[in-house]
Amino acid sequence: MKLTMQATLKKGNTDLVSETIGVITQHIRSHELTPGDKLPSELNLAKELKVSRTVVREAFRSLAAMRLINLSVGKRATVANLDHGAMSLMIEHGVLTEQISVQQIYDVRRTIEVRTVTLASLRRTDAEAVSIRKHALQMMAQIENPEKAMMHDLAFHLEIAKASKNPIFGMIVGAFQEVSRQSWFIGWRNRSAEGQREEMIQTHIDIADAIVLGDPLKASELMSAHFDNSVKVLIDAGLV
Amino acid sequence: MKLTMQATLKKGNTDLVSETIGVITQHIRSHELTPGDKLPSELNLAKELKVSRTVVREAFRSLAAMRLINLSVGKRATVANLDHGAMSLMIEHGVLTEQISVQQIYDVRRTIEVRTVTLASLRRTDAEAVSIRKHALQMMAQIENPEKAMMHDLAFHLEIAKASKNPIFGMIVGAFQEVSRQSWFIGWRNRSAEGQREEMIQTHIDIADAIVLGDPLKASELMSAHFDNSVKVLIDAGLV
DNA sequence: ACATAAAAGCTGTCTAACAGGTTTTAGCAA
DNA sequence: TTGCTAAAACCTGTTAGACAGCTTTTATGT
Repeated sequence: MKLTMQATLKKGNTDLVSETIGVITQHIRSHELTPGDKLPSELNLAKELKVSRTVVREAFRSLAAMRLINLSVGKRATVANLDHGAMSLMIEHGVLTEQISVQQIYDVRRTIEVRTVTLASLRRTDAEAVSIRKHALQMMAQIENPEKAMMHDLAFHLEIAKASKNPIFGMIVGAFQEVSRQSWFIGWRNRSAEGQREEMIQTHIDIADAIVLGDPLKASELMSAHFDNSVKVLIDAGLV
Repeated sequence: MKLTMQATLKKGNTDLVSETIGVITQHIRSHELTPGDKLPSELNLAKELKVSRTVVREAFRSLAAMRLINLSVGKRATVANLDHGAMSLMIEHGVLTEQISVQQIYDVRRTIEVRTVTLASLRRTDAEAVSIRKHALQMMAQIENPEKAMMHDLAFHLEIAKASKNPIFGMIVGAFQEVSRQSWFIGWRNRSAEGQREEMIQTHIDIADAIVLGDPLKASELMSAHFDNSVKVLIDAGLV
C-alpha cells in the first residue's frame, strides 16, 4: 500500500491520540478503504506523524474498541466489518450504571423488531425464511433445555434482522442480545404455568410462517404482541 | 476509594489489554459505580493486576473510545454518562466503507423517530414542548441561513428523542445526526422549487403542534410523512 | 521451479523517564 | 481555631528503547 498520509497533526488543544484517530479515519476515507484492507504499520504511522509508537498504538486500540478496525499480532491492522460488539458493551454499560432500564430496552427492541419483521417478510430469501422457521421449531424441540432454546430464540430474532437487508438493524438487534441474554431466563422462569412456554414459542413459529408467506402485516402484529407479552411477564416478575 | 480488585488476570489466549478491559468493567459492576465515580489510577491498577502501565492505559483508551469512561489529564478516569459519540463514529465508518447506504440510515431513523415522536407526545414536559416548537419556528426564521436552519432541525429531532424519556432513543438519534449532517444540505438544495422549503419546515411546526397538543397519532403520521418526503427528495437527487 | 531457511517486518508487553496538570498536605498567618 | 498559601504527592500524556513471539518476504540451494 502506498503511504501518503499528507494530513499532519495540528498539535492543538486536544491530545495527540485523538488527533491520530482522526488522521487514521481520514486515511480510510481518502484511500476509500473497505473491510479487509490493510492500514499502515504502527511504526510507519508514528514516523509519518512524528509521534511515538505509543500514541499510534493507543489510537489503534481506540478504533479497535469501536470495532472500526481489527488488530492481530504480527499482522497489520485491517478495516473491520460492521459489528455490534462495541454497541453491546455500550448498552451493557448503560444498564450496569443504571442509566438504562430493562423496560426501555424492550421498547427499543420492539420498535426495531416490528420493523425488521416487516421488512423481512418482504425481502427475505427463501433460504432465510427456512432458517428463521428452523430456529422457531428448534425452540419448541428444545423446550426442556432453556440454554439451547434461548440460543435459537436469539438466532431467530437476529436472522430476521439480517433478512431485513439493512445492516444497521442487524447491528442494533445484535447489540441488545448480549444484555437480553440476562433477562431471558427471568422471562422463561416466569412463564411457568402450563402451556405458557409453548404459547410463547408458538408465536415465534407463527411469525416465521407469516414471513414464509410474505405477510408483513401479520408478522408485525405477531411480533408486537410477542413484545407486549414479554414486557408483561417481566413486569409481573417485578423487574421494573 | 477502596481498591479491591480481587479479579486477577487469567493470562490465557487473549491479550492482556482485553482482559484488563474486562476487569475494569467488572470493577464498575461490582462496585456499582455510576456516572462521575472515579476509577483507580493507572499505576494502582497496573500494580494490582501485575501488568505494565502501558496495558492499563490501552485498556482505558479503549473504554474511553466507547465512551464508557472519561479521561482527562491529571485527574483519575471517571465513569461516563451515556453518549452517542462512539456510535456516531461507528455509523460514519459504516457509510465510509460502503457497508451502509444513506437510504438505510433514513429507514432506521424513520423507524426510531416515528416512535420517539409518539412517546414525546405522551410524555413531554411543558418545557420540552416549548423547546421543540421553538426549534421548528427558528428553522422558519432562519430559512435564509441553511447552516442555522440545519442546527435547529437537528436540535428539533434530538429534543423529541429526549422528550421520549428513553435515553437509548436519544443515543441512536444523536448517533445518526453526525452523518445526517452531510446529506442534509443535499436535501436542502434539492428543495429548490418555490415553497418547498417552507412546506418542509411547516411539517416540523405541525409536528411540534401535535406534540404540544399531546396527539401521538397525528404527530407520528406527520413524522412518517416527513421521512417519506425526505427520502423522495434524496432519491430524486440521485443519492441512492 | 520449488521447497526451505533466513531475514525483515510487525504487534504485544515492559521499563524508565519527564513535562505538566490536579489534588492533598503542611505550614503559616490571622 | 480557622483560613489561606505554598509545597508535596499524585496523576495523566508522551517519548525512547528493548525484547519476545508471530507473520511475511527474501534469499538460497536443490
